[in-house]
Amino acid sequence: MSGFGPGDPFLADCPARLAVELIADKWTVVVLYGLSRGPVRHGELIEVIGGISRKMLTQTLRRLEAHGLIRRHAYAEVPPRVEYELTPLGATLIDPIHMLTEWARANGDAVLDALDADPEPVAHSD
Amino acid sequence: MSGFGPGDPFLADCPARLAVELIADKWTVVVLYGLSRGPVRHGELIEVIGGISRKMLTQTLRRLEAHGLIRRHAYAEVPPRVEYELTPLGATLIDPIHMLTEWARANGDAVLDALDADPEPVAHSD
DNA sequence: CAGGCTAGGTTTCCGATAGGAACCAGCAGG
DNA sequence: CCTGCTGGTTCCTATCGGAAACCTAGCCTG
Repeated sequence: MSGFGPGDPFLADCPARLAVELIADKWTVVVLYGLSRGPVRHGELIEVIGGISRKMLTQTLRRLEAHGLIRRHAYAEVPPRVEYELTPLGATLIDPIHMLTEWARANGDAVLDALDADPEPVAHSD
Repeated sequence: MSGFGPGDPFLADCPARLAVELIADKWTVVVLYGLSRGPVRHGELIEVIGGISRKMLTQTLRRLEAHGLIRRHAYAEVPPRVEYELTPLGATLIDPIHMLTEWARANGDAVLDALDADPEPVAHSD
């Protein structure tokens, strides 16, 4: 019995599935985590998140803004200053996100161990 | 104060970051959710997960297997039968995953509402 | 006043990836 | 002999990701 009824984040047409796909993204989780402590500037995110390009950061922030998870504050100063912060809706995500990051902190090494314990390069020839 | 020290899933070189990127993927979350109730066959996953192709499913399953989160059982029958199940390590993920899916179930509509409430097509001309 | 600096963002280009469709293996049944 | 079932792979293309260069707009320096 599979028993996954409608409303489960499985059926492609339900909003929950779209929401999962919104956040289940390489950068989304990390960016939201970065905003979980309060307003952060664009440049700060670039620094603290190692490896993200300006393009992807902007793109990710725009997507989150469009979905109502974060808010953008552009100050009319020179040089420009732009801060991002979680909306109340976005704030409801920090618990799930923190569970993920805690899991990663606790099990990251185990995952890496498994990786080089099974370096069998996909030989499922059965 | 940013205060994100090393060990946070931010610095690109730490295992936690790799672990986050492993699961923060469009299909990974959904597939793991599908396995959270016990062994499931390849074909069942295809059905219950709307929209995934066989290729992406196989690819995702192989990656999870290589990282020690799931185990593969191929029965030498005809027609072939292959079941996937969570390893103990993978089982530690179901709590975080369920928090995500619960969040999605609860807030999916709010996210969609925000989307068509702000159809401003990125006019940040400042 | 020319030129540099700042910070956020966009554009361009190219390699990597996702994803659908078609194909394959291997045996049972009509 | 031909078809179907199931898991998987190959081929091909549309899309995406990432690096680097460029842009805006004012202030600061020489």
